[in-house]
Amino acid sequence: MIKIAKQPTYEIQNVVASVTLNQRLDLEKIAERIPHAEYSPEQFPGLVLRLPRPKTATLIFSSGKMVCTGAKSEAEVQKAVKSIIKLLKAHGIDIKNEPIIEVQNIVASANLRGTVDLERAAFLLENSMYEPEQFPGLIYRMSDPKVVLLIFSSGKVVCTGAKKEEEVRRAVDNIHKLLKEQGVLFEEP
Amino acid sequence: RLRKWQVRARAQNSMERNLAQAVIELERLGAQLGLPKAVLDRALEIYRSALNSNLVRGRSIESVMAAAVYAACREMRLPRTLDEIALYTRAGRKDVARCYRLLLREASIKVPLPNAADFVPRIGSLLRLSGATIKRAMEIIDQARNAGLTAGKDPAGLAAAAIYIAAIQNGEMRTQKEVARAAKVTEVTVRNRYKELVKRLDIKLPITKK
DNA sequence: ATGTTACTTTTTAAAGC
DNA sequence: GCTTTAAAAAGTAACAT
Repeated sequence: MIKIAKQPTYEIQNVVASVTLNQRLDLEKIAERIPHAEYSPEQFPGLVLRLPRPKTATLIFSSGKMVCTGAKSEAEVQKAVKSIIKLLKAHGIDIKNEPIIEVQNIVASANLRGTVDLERAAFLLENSMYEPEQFPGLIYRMSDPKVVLLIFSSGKVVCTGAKKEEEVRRAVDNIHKLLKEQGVLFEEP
Repeated sequence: RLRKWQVRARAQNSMERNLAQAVIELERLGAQLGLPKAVLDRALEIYRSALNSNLVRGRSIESVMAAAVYAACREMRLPRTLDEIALYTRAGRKDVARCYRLLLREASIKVPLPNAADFVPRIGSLLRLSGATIKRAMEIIDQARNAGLTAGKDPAGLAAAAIYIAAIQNGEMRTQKEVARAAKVTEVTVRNRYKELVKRLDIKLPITKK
């Protein structure tokens, strides 16, 4: 029988990107013209615009910079930003420059397909923190790629801090290899 | 050269003033939590190292000292939760927790993993349970750990469930509500842990239905 | 006793306090 | 440092039914 090594699986859950329009924006005017826009300057300087598809929330600042959150991929970020700009234009807000989009953070969930001995992992892994009194997952700070992983005894993992999908893939492969090497991952698919 | 001496003297004075205030804070916390002197001494040592590492700058003396006290309790395996300590602090649990993580990372304080068994004696005495029941609860916790049922769970909740089961088995039954209150967790947590332990450890309970 | 909602942890940008 | 936004993980909590 051929042994097929069970590779960990992962799924991107959230992509956060910063957007630069290079022009000032009148948030008051946007808030007046777009009814579902949320704007409370005393609470937060950004105006919040939520899109149903792709399901995202974008923070818009008077400097013309924005932060788009909630997208499941870089392509969704692009779609969301295009939609936002189209929406603004449709309400009479002039946008002249092309948006400069930069992915700032990618959050992914992964499955190592096995159970993890968190207690032993906490002792063996140097940059880890495990405080079950506070949070059920072990927090592991990986240096390459520079991401933070939340590891649960179920073998489920959350990877955050990556700027490219490639980093997520490497981080998940690295932690899978590392936990196996340390003998704290018990694979059982 | 005089300038250098002045700077050093000023730094020394501010550190002494900070430490004096910290000791007052430590005594207050120690009295309210009823902590033994050994723990307070250790907490002061931890606070001193944090001060020497400039970790107190920009943070309240109160929060850092509360974090030092929590770290000392953990080191000496005293069953004090972070919430319990934060209760007597003006800063919230969140702030104390942040200072605690800072101590672990920047002051290289090493703290043993929390053990549910450490909570058993205190909860047991609050419920006035016998030594045999306390011993039985610790056995249950040991079995649970060996069966891999403790990962990620709140040690206080596990201790509460083990005590609940041990008390029933030794004919000293306490209600889930009483155990939950003594362990400072909710009834739901005691119930969830208890159900899991009974099921996964094949624990036989005397006919205690209803 | 169960169900719902909500909070704990982590990451990241934005402008201003 | 804080404020706001999204998202996952598993555990605990608060309040409703």
